[in-house]
Amino acid sequence: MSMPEPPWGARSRRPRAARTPLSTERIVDTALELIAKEGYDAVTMRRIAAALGTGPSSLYAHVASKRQLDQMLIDRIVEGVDLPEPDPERWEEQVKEIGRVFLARLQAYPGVARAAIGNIPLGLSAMRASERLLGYLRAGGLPDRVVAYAADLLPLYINAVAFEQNVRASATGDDADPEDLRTQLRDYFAAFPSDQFPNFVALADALVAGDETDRFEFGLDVLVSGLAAVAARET
Amino acid sequence: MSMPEPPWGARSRRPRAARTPLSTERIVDTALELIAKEGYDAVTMRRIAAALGTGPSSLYAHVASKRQLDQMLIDRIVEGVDLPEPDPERWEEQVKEIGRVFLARLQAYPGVARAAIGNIPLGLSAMRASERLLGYLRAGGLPDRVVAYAADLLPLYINAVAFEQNVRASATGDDADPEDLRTQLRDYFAAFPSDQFPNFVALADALVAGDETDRFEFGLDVLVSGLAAVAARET
DNA sequence: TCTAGCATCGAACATTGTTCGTGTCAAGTA
DNA sequence: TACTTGACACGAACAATGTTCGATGCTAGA
Repeated sequence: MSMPEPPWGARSRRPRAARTPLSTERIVDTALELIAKEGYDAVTMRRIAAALGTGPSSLYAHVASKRQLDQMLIDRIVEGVDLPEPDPERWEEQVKEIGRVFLARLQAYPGVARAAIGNIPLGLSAMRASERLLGYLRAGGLPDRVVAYAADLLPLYINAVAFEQNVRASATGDDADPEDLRTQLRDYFAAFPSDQFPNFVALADALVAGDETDRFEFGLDVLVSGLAAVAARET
Repeated sequence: MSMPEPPWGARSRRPRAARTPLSTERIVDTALELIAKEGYDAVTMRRIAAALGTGPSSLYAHVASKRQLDQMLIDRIVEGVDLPEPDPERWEEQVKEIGRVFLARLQAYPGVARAAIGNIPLGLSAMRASERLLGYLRAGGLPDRVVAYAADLLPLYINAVAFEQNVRASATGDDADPEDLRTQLRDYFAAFPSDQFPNFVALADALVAGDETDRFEFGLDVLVSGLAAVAARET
């Protein structure tokens, strides 16, 4: 319980808050800070506004909606990555490397991946990154059709991995020991009736082996190798 | 505007509503009906309850939370798929086929994919499907490590595609002509300054070619070919 | 100094998931 | 048959979300 603010008191309090004027930039910055510190779910319009010392309605003068804000967050996240020139000799490694860079960015701001999935990124920074990806793929001598589809497929994979990692992390909570979960899951699999689930039982160990990075690298490897194979078959 | 129900009338009306008692089954059924008809976003606890002729609180006697309900939806969706015995000669086609089957199921209930991503499916139906997938991959002679990682990678891809398609569909609205969007996007790409974005300009046509099915099939092809290549390299 | 424009803000609205205490019905028992 | 018991169902309410509306105050120009 708290007394309502007396009107004459509120009068004198107001000017202090918004000394530096609001702007889209400042809103995006604050949102990203909050995401990095407390995760995406903690980032509500009220929370952003509070961090800026104002109320939620003030944000809507600079941002149309939360969806639009999400889009701006995505574009800001990929801003400033500088990617090397395409090198035809190393296209496979370069494709993998761009994947690693973007996953790292998405991991730094957990939850943004959810907004990234499914939205074709048309912001300037994102387009520059896509342009580079196209460059790497073309340098590899892949046919146009393969390049075009791959430019869709690779970001989809990266976003999905980031999203999955985020969901899994917030579902298990921060208190769980990953090693415990692993043995727990392996025992769960191994305990299945082996007449109905022979493969689960036989592979129980392999299924829980490897950490997130291993699995991500495996996926990158499969994708790049697959692109090479499909391209070779197509020409 | 509607008058509030008079209490004496409500008394006699009540028994009619819950003639057949509530149950987890009925809740899941109703939720899936609603999703198929109006999409995932329309499915709120209140909406489900209303469709069952009761209030939202009644659901919580049978369902712990909405998250848990989502999990049950996923398991129900994959229920009843019967998948053929593994055939070593056709493992690649069988892996692709299981992917198509699951994508179709996820498409029939738009929005459920979002709940499926990131959650290891431990329900009975889902486990049976995973067991089959493991069977196909082992029949292909892939090493255990590859089989185990692939069993993670393939569902991730399928869920991601379903999720992406869903987001894209609900973002553009149902009124948009996909052909219009395509030419619009192509012109957008083609209009970029070709000194900074040479690849976008050169590939503008290829980038917007192909429908959802083409792209999904391409991804399947890349993944399966990649698995074969990685496996061949590993042994 | 006065005025006009505009960013800002407090309060409110409609929805969401979820909880609490009460009411109601049906089966089991003396 | 009368009574108790226990589980289920329900209405109302709570906290939190994104978003909108008018009025309020500051600041720049005449």
